[in-house]
Amino acid sequence: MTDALQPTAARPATLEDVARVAGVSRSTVSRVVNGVRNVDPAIQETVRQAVAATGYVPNGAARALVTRRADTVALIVSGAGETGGDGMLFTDPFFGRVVGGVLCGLRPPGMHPVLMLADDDASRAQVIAYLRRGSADGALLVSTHGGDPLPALLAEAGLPAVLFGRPAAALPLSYVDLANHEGARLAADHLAARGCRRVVTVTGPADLPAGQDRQAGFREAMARHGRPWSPEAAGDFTRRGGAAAMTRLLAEHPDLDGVFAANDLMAQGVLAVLREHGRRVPEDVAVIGFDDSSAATAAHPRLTTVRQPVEEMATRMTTLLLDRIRHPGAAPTSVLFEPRLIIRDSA
Amino acid sequence: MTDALQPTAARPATLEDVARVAGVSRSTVSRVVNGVRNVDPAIQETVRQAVAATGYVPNGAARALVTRRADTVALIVSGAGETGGDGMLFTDPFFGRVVGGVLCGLRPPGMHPVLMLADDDASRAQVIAYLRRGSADGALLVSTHGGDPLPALLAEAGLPAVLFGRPAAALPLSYVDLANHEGARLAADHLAARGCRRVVTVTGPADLPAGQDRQAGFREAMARHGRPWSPEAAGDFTRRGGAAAMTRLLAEHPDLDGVFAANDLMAQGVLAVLREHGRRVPEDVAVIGFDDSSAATAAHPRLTTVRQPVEEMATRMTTLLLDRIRHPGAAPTSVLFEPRLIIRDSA
DNA sequence: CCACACGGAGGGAGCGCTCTCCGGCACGCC
DNA sequence: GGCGTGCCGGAGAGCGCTCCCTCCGTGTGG
Repeated sequence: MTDALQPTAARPATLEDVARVAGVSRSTVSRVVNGVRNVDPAIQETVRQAVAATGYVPNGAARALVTRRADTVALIVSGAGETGGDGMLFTDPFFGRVVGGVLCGLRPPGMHPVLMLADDDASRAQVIAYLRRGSADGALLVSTHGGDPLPALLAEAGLPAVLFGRPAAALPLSYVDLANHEGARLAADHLAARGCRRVVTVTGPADLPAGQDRQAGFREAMARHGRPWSPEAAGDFTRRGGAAAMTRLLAEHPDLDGVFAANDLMAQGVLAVLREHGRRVPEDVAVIGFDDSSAATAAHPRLTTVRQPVEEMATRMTTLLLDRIRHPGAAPTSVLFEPRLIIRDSA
Repeated sequence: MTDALQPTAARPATLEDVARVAGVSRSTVSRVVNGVRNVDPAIQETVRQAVAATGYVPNGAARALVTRRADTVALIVSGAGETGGDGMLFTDPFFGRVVGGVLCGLRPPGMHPVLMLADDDASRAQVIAYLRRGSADGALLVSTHGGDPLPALLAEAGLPAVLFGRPAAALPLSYVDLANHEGARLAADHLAARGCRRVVTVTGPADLPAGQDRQAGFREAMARHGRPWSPEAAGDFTRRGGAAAMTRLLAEHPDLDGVFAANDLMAQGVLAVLREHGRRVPEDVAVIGFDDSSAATAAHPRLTTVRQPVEEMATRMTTLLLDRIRHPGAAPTSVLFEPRLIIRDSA
């Protein structure tokens, strides 16, 4: 074996090496490797053997440099300020579902997501720089905060980006979202149909569009049932926040007979508080959650909830982004998914 | 403003552009941007202004090409075969914690993880190719299966890699792990101290070292307490698997008074089955989980469990990998973390 | 006063790849 | 039979950056 056939581990084989072994030019090897234009089948075979013999793998950086494509997208989880420990954040089953959906959408084109957290100005600047330097071709953004400045920064920099959830401010950015309004209506109608008369709501963060829409939709639907007003307490989409809100509501309205929680995690907290106070669910109090995450089936009783097809939405988000990367000029798109009521044991 | 000062969005500023604006050479700008060697402070200032004026951001691919560093690591979740929907996988709070810890460890050096799934030969080959082509400098691997061939592939290719959990087969690879044996002992001792006489175990996957070690450790500790044998049923680290195992155990051993589940998710399943059968926890049956994940506090009653400092372990995993990338010659290291028993309500 | 050393800036050679352009060859048509 | 027309392979010019080397200017010691 010659040196050309057996490159040292220190220096990986290059196109040139393969070309030398195959007795053709660099261009021809490139054409075979990338499958472009016609190459004589015999030569193709020779090249393939040379590739195998040298253990050639194209260098990503060199290719990226000339194609101006990183074949990577950024998956950004963005809040504003203290997350109080990153672990916490990713413990929410919601993110797991987003990741699963994104991976699924990125698999066909052979791309991969790089995970980034943007929770302060420094990390936001880092995210923007990462994209501008071409290390990722575009961004998938999940905001956990309404006041998040990142969507605006992304739009301003003209970077391809797709959001999970409508941005708080109008922005020329594509997004996927759930018809949250409609989802809340489903919950309200179900509670009304069960005959609940004293319903309370544990809302999401007030500045997050998803939270607002669920709250507004619920109010509106209740109004349609002749209840102009029902008590509300703000949660923060965590189990603990849901429990705290429920404790307050129960103290002020001990006669409540129905609860709508703006997500499943908070509904779990609600369930725990109700149990502590000796209320039976669903006999004494009916509880409806939102998301249909794994928390819904893990809860006891299993949660009746409004299903949000997160995986599907995340997958769609990636195809939207891929389109946008391919056609940078195109106008932003939005895709709205329809919620569905999943009836289990809690209401 | 000249064209040089106002590059079109189509063509981002390059070092050359900045150099022209600043009236210096490309080399000088590079030195200033990278902060190497002495550069005259006045020139430094001029260059900084030119960088700001042109909105220059160094091109990642070009830099990676010459430095042979991607400043990226792969975070690989690897199993063997059907995951039955990727969403499922990432719903396990364990992964969320790993991700949080990794992000935390990668933040100081300004690196980011790219997420990859390796669940069949094709995706495994893809992972190896990704690393060999230099798109990531090393790999962080979480195996969900003992028979996973990826660790061996990584070792064989001589790629920098660190595992979460001891590999099933001896391999020259660094890893972090928990003293699982010791953790299981903690659980056994606690159960014995409570006076449980008829204890059963819901084990993890038989081919995963973590599962084996917990099982072996538990057996050994029980033997020390004079119980040579206790019934076992195999689970798969999921809630559903835990419930199924518990159902079998309860049918065969209706008089059981203690359960050790090899992770919290399975313990949740155990709790649900116990509740369905009218057993009170901890009065009739004591239950101990493993991990101290978010599932432990979400469960009702809250789980007594063996804490595994996953975030800390994941962070350590990244520093181990970074070391390895910097010193490719160094021998593999392993770091073992000590478990702690967290006593809550279930035992 | 000159030789030498040293600090600091510029020049240039790549890193490994893609892609355009060009040349050569074989074939078909007039 | 000559010339146009494809088709396929090769040559070469970069992509934007780093880093080595050179070179120049200044300060110092002999």
